[in-house]
Amino acid sequence: MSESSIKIENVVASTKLAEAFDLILIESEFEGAEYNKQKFPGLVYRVLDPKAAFLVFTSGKVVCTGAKNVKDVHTVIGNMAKKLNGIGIPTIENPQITVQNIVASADLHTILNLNAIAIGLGLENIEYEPEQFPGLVYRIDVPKVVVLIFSSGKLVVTGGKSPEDCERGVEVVRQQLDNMGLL
Amino acid sequence: RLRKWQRRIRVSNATERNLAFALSELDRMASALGLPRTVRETAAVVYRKAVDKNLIRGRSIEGVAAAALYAACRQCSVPRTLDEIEEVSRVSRKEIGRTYRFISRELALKLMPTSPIDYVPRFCSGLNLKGEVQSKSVEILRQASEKELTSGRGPTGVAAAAIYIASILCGERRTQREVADVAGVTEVTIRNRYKELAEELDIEIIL
DNA sequence: AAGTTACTTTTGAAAGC
DNA sequence: GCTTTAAAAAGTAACTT
Repeated sequence: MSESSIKIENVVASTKLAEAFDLILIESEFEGAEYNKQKFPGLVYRVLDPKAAFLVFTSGKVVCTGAKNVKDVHTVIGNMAKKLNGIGIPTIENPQITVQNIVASADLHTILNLNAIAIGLGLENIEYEPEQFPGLVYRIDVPKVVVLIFSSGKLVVTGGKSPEDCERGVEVVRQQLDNMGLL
Repeated sequence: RLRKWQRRIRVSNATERNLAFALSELDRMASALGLPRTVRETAAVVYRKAVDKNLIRGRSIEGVAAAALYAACRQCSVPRTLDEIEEVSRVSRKEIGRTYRFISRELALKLMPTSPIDYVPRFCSGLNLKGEVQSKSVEILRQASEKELTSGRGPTGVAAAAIYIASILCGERRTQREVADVAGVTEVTIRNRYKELAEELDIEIIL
């Protein structure tokens, strides 16, 4: 029934690949790596395998952003570890990878009246400031996600730790709007 | 403890000094914008509530004062845009907006977004447009709302477009430039909005 | 001095300006 | 291009207890 048809747009994950990293060494060995300590404490490295961007820190911790799904996150981090090994930097064997955030989009395929939705969902539960941003911001407790609702019926879900969180978030919105007769 | 006593006096002095500064800031900004006393008093109430809830932490007094004034204008149905508040304040529009959303949430102000209709009287008088044009503008805005042409759009842009159309329909034409200036939007925005309104509401505009 | 808050960077979608 | 949402990482800054 609810083939939520959400599209995952971005997955952010963190992990620890070593006890410490020499970012200056990595910057000189990795093509395209950017490292400006005074600008940001992390080294920025982009890959195109599955597309992703890394933030590498001296502590050995790594942040991976831009992956299109959870599987790619593991693939791309595995590749990263191999590349580090390739330039003589050892890495932790089975790194614990934590998905920190998933951004997804969805479409309700209906034009929406955001003023009516604001009242229906309760002004205390939403943020809608068309002077500042065209989307209505709806924070859901379970699952703990934030949904941006647009008058076009398009949605953006973020804050979820799993694709299921995002899907459930969309369903909560669809259900509530339907119950209020706003769909 | 004499020490504790002195500390309390010191803290109390700082609190009072900060409150006095905030209230003078509110007065200064309200005067610059020519806002009535009721709005200033409403802003002062909002600011005091923010202080009582310790919402000033991590924020500047000027920022909270500007946000309180912005909120008060909306509560009193005489909205000023963030750009107008920014002009008389010492903080950026971005900070005012962010602070407004924060105190609005924490104080549960529960304000609906500004209605384009609330801008009509002020914008029309700024353009020397008579009551007939105002009425026509409001009529257009009501229809626009019913046809879902206002969701997600900036209230000032929609109001400006409605006034632009109404001024033409009433034979009191104002140029896009004139309307754009009093509404604080660009001519491009007026053009985009009025074309959409005219088309969807079947209004013939003869230039 | 410790704690809070916010900002720096990266990623992606939405739609208006 | 900007605006909004979330999240981690390590660092700086400006505050308050």
